[in-house]
Amino acid sequence: MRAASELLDEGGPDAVTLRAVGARAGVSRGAPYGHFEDKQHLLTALAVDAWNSVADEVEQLRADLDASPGARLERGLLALIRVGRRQPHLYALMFSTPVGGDPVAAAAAARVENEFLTLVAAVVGDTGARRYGALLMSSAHGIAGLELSGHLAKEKWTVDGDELVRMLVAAIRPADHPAGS
Amino acid sequence: MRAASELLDEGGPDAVTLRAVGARAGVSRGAPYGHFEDKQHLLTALAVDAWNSVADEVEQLRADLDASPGARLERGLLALIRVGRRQPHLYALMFSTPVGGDPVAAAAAARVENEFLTLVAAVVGDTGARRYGALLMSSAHGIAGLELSGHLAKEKWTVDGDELVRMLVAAIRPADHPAGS
DNA sequence: CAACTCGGGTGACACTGTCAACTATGCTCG
DNA sequence: CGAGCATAGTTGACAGTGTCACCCGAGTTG
Repeated sequence: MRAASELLDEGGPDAVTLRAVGARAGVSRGAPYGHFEDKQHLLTALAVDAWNSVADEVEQLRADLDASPGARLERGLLALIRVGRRQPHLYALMFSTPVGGDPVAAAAAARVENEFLTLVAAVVGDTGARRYGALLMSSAHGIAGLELSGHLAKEKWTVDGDELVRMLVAAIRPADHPAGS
Repeated sequence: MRAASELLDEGGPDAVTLRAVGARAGVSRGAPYGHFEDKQHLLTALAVDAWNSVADEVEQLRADLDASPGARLERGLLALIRVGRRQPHLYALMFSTPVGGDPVAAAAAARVENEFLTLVAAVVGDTGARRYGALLMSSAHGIAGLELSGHLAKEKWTVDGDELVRMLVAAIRPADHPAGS
């Protein structure tokens, strides 16, 4: 399975063929069917690992009380975006797998969401945490997506992903936001 | 090519097989090679159409001076998101085609970006338009993406995509006259 | 009528995911 | 020790896939 993950990062989704996975693991192409019901299930397993990895990272970051809540939130969002930068195909896989399908995948994704929620709550308080959490996750996901599809050229927008994250966190910070709508 | 677009909406990306495209058009599966160099090029043509369609919509919307600048911006963002809702696979195609590859695809995408820029400039002024434009497009794209991957459940976040867009536009609006309508 | 173009059909090639049948390997228990 | 068994892996087949070289027939032009 790690074999598949490596292939994803190196050659793109098309490189994740059962023959290639098998070759990387030193077995034949039918071998994965002993461990995974389906190719889709194999890919889902990769996505679950990725979700859990992000959750671990954010969880660890949440415990670091040296940084301000705003800085922790900023770094948490960047942790997600960094997956998109370093392993674009794996990132695409995380969100291409429909979360309704596999409950274990849904649980892994929910871990990340909850971690983010506590990070956001530390900045805006409990009442608005969910609203702003949704906003921040959406925006971070959009930043990652636009970056990896090449639509976020700095020459065009005068900003890059990191600065957008800073703008977001600054806009959320409780100085000026009203108790809305 | 319209055949391929229909297939995309009906049966997902896996339904866009050259045989199915040919059958829908009344020809055999090799026929598209007379018109498209590649299957990828065929899909890119679909994406270009979609980009232009969104650009047309936003352009027309920009000319409607009955609505306030904020409302126009809101509707523009929703126009993009609506593609994700109504034709999820087509939407995925728009952003899966790397924009660097085909210059005509890049031009179509740039049309949308520029339309959005003028919409944003009407709200925040020319100086910050690019910064906030990037932020809004990223967020809208993220909202669409999270919606179509099922990660934006209202029970979880207490908000849906439409309300997130409202929050975004409200946050961007200049704070000079907060109660203004 | 001849030549030339050109969209489309045909058949082959290498490849894919999938699965049933079979084999080898090692573990456990009498 | 040997019999039984579970498990991982191989093999070969099947239906489809994108792709391409090759061929055909209808239209147009001279």
